[in-house]
Amino acid sequence: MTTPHRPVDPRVSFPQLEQGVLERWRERDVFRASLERRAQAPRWGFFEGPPTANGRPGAHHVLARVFKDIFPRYRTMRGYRVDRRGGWDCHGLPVELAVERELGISRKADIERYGIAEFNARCRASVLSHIDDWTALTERIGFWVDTKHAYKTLDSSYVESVWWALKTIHSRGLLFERFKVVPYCPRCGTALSSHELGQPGVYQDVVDPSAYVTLPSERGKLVVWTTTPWTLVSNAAVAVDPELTYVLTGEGHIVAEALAGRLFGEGVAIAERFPGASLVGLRYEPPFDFIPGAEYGEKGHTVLAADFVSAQDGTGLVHTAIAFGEDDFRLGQANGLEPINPVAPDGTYGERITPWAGMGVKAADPLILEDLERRGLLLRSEPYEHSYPHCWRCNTALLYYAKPSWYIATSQIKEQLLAANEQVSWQPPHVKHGRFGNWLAGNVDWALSRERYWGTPLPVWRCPAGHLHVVGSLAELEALSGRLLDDPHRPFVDEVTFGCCTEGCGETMRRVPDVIDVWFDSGSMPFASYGAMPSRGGAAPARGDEEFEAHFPADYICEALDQTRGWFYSMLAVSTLLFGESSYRNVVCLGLILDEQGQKMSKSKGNIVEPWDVLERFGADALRWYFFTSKYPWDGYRFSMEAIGEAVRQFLLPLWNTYGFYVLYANAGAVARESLSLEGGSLGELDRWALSRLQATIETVTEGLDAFDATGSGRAIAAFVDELSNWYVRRSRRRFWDGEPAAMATLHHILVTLSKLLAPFVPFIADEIYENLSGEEESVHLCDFPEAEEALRDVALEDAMAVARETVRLGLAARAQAKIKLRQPLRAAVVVAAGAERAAIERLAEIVRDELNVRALRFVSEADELGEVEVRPNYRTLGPRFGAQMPLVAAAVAGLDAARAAAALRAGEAVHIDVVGNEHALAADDLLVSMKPLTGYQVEREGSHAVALELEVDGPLRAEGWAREIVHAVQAARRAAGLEVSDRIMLRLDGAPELLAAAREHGRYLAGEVLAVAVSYGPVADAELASEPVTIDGLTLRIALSRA
RNA sequence: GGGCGAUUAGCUCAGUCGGUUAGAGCGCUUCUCUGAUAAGGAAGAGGUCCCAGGUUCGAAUCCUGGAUCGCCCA
Repeated sequence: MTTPHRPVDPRVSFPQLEQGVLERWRERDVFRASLERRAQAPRWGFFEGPPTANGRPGAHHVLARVFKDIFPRYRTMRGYRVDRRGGWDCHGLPVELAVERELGISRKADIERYGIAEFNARCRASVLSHIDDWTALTERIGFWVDTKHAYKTLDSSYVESVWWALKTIHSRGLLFERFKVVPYCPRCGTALSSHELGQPGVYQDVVDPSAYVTLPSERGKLVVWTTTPWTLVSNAAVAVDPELTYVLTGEGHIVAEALAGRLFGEGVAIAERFPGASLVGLRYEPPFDFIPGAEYGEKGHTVLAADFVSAQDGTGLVHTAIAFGEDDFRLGQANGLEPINPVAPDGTYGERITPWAGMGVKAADPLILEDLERRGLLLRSEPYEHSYPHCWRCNTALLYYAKPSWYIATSQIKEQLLAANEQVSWQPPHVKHGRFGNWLAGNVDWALSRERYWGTPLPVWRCPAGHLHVVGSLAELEALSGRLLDDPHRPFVDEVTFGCCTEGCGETMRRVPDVIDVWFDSGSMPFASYGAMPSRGGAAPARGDEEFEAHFPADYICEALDQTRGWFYSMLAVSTLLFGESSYRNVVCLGLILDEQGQKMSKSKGNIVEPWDVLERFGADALRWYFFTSKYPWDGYRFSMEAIGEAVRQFLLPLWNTYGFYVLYANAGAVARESLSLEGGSLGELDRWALSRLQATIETVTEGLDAFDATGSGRAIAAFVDELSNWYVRRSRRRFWDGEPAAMATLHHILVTLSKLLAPFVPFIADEIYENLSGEEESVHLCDFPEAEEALRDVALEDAMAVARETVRLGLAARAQAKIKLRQPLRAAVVVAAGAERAAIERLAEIVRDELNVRALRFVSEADELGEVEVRPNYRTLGPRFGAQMPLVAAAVAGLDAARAAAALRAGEAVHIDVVGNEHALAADDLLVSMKPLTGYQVEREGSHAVALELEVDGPLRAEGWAREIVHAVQAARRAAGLEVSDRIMLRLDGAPELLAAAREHGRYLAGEVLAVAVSYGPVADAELASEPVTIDGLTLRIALSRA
């Protein structure tokens, strides 16, 4: 007979094993088979948020990818078709920056000198060069996603879909150009969108010089405060709150009354008090005269009324530079002031600012302060620490500029965005109405355009007369211009011109040279990944409708929490703009991965843990298990090698050993796989218990995974594996040695079922176990997910076993206290328990007896030789009933005759107590009855039951204990001699007569335990394998054995 | 300055509907078991449940305020 299973190596290398499994998946093309099997099944949709593949993937990417994997695997096993298509985000500044570094250039002028065509060609090559790193890691961690047919945001068809989207949005009047103050990166030469400001690390605490500057006027010296002294050169006005009270100090300074004390000391002399309104229209001398007031407009260099002035900090008078602030710009518009910007696009002063022309504005801050000081206008200057935005990629401090920029009017569809979000289920739930909901509620228009090179070109053409045309496809562009582009990127698209589409206008239309925000690219993936122009969008004819409709919306997406303002938003915004609903139904937000010190991992800090190191040392399953079960993923991780090692020790090895144990005995007994059956009524209590626990576990895991809770589900499996290994298998060992079919069938069934439960979590080990134990399918990943079988569930048995295990625990504790080894049998354990507990222990008495190594169990349930009854109030039932009288009730219960009360309750009668003169009846539920042990016994108790041991050891018990010690010593000798577990031996014993007598007395037991075909007594011969002599209770024993 | 979240043993984390002795794992000490185990079991040490108020018969849990940390926004 051949052995049914491959032998299992107890010293397995998981990384090596995983390579073998990967090989098998490749050979059998298991991923594809898993999809084909569900080809006709109902769909369950998943969208992969495309990573930017311009760098090597880190541990945080692995986190996202394993969470992107587990639920689609699970749903596939649950019978759904889960198409999983990978994607790559190809455009954008990160890619441009990498190429800039490669070329050793850093400015837009450099790029244009180098040539946009060549520059973009390098961008394309750069982004493609990293995809191999990603696909290798993706495969190694077991993330099943189709990378062969991955979508790329640079594909012509993708770009066309995005054009279609923008044309559709424009046709609804939601795409427009507007002058607006935007955060602007002078190094990159472009504005940043609000969600780019949402990238991690953008806001940094910096110290800037703050300045209190005096501006002379007829009424006195206006004192203004600013943290951006460089903007003072273009001061256009001063803003005040008309309703706030202002004062003129004895020294002629004008400030808000509320702030005068803070600025000049509490005792400052006040010459005059007046409302802000009285200052409005006042003309003052500007801090610098580079730009005359008239150039701004009629109200240049006058005091204006504003609604944003606060008396919280500063002076209550706000320096206003129209071009450099959101509030400033609005105020300027309201008062007819021009946004004159004396700063060049590269962040340096222009020619008009004579002394500092060509100098970076921030660098000029101290020079400006010096100049003011010299002219006696600087009242005070002090360092001011605040959080200030920086460019998310190049880390340059951003400037706020008024610039023309293209927008999508998302604020006009805010209500729809909020409504769409209501249909989305978030994990963790607080994100929905918290961080994300708040963000939506404060929605501002989407700043779409970027004055850059490598990106989806903005499909807007304009003629000198200002007429616009938005192009929705390459075909449309060809129809207009006669040119068919095979690459829609810059600079080729820039060269395409055509006659103005407006009737009667003879001008030529040229493309607005901007590219668009990459987040619009990735937010368009639900349709653009198919090159689709869905008919749902309205205006354009349907293209790719079928693919789009089949996959929209996704049931599940998953990214890190920092995507709330990134992809989560762009996905919601784009699909709400076009289709009026969210493109996803469920989201899981992942937290950040911190290093051991609790620091965030980031490229700039250089503390990234290299995932390959983890994979080579512990394997993908260990890493996956750690991510799934160590904590809820949105709380973030403290990542370390030790933590992963713990996942191996705590879970993977016990699992593996349980599996190895089964295979060892299945092979030893050569159990035929077909003969394994749970039918026939031969199952013992333990078998039925383990099977019942398994059903409960299946239920918990299924509920958890349905609710996107991998953590709770994984932990439930871990708890079950622990019970299986440390109770079921341990208690059943002898039955496995004997090859008992019921035990074999039970463990086999459990392990195969476990492999299916574990398949979404640890796909490698699960498949290895499945393949070796069942192999019915080519892979566990082709199986259906297990369903709990009610017939195998026995809750009463589970409860009974819990009580029995507790009893054993108490008994073992009692033994440890008495310092009597477990091998020494004792006559009896006396168990104090009543009611259901007693019934449970009696039901499982054999197990308890055997675990405790006692001949008999005796029960006491009343106040007799062991314990005394104790009654305590049950606050859970009595609390609501008595409320504030509860302390009196507790006192009354304490005053009861416990024995009589317990007896009454046992007899089904009520117990009566007196509370301030009123009698109340207490039922069995209202009192907790427990046994209180008498002193002088070796008793361990907890809660309502206790276990005592009879400690007296007589001759026969002593002999039996010795026999067990001898067996133990012989087993050690067998192992030392390197025998197989099934080898039979010839055994010879010599030594203390008492020990030999015990061995003789228990000769059959001894021979049976150690597989001796013959046992002889007397001096050990040279030819035999002899071990070192051992000592038992101070007596010597010599053991000699040889293979029979 | 505003929003969201967190804070429980040396470390990593549980803690259900508010119920009176707050748990697990790791680590440490002592003991123990072993025909699978790198494992298992028992005991011990280790707690201001961040702080202060409040609600309640009763608060780690609910409310208010504060502290610290993280993330996000301005």
